[in-house]
Amino acid sequence: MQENRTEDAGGVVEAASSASTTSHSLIDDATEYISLNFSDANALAMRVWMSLRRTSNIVFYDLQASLREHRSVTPPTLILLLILDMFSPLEYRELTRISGMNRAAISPHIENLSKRKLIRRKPSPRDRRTEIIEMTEAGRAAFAEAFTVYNERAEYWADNLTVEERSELSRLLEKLVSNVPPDEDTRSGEIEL
Amino acid sequence: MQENRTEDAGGVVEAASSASTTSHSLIDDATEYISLNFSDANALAMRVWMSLRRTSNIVFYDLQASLREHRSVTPPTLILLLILDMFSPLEYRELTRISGMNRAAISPHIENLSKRKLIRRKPSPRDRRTEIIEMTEAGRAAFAEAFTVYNERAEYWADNLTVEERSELSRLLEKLVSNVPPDEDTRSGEIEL
DNA sequence: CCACAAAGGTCAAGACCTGAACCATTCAGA
DNA sequence: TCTGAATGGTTCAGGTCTTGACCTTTGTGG
Repeated sequence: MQENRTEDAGGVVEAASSASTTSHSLIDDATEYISLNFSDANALAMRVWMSLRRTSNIVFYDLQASLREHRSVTPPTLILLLILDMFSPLEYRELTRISGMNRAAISPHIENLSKRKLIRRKPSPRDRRTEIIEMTEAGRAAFAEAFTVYNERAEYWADNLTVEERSELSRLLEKLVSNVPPDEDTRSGEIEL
Repeated sequence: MQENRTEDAGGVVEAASSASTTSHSLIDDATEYISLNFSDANALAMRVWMSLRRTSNIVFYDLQASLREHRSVTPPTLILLLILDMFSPLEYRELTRISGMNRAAISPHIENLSKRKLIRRKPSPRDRRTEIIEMTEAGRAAFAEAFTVYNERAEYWADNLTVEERSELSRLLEKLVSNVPPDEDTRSGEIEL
């Protein structure tokens, strides 16, 4: 259940109405604060959510920074390149569906990648409204290089968990959103990086 | 509204389509793709990260939407209000540290909340460079209302897990970033919503 | 064959965050 | 005491995403 680590020195809690506890982290404090002051609220649900947000943001900031040094690929384009690397000749609208990115958000990235010859755009023989996006060799190389850097940082963070814990974490995360219909308008994609 | 793309050159697409019996999700496919095509990569680390991103984004979008209807509080201000509700007379710089928000990002929100009388700003007697931020009664009421709505949606998602699973998920998430020093420049706060 | 609604991609406006520059205040060391 | 470095908050430029609009193309029913 709850681990008890007493080696903390945070201590900004003096103004909190529930001060003078052995403070482990501010998430602990916030969870306790919520359960005490908002009796109708679900404190454990908030704890899950606060942990999720905090972990996601910390790791994402770090991974993003790892890409910044290699200026060739930015985070939003990395996921597009992954999807294209998997499904290379792909219609534009499939790219938006799988990535979950807004089509208005995707548009400039496609334009940019096309200019840099990392992808190729071809008219679709089936529907003149849409386009077919294709990876170039340069695109595959750029993706492989950026992805390697990205993955190294992901591995650095994952090393904090055992292999069993990693699997369990993935399972729980995927179960948490298992009730999302596949094409729900969640502004969120099937794959994200 | 057609779902089949038989004329696509890439046969991989069918494996990702919802009609397939063996395919569970695109995260499964991507994990397998990575382990097959990037032998040096850590596929499980990427799976953890993809699950984390996807879950975080899906839930965040939904929680954000729940606030949109109540126009009084926006997501970025909600976390500031939570922190102030906990520690009410608080120095500006502590607010930035705990929330993890960039001080440049906080500044306009503080200005906005102050204009709407949800918080009060006072000069600090200790250091004329900083200010002391104080919650008003209107601020506490606005936070309580918005937080209730927010928490209801968080509980909706958490209901997909058993109570034991929620605790385990929080534990694993917090362990994943347990090696972050407390005041590291991670651009991420002690508490986040 | 011809409206007309629906869908695909682009554009414009608005919100938010980041990094860097700026100015005032504080603090440490000569 | 004085001077230069560090700190706290603000402002500005740059970048990304979202929503809503627009225009073109497609498909459907009269």
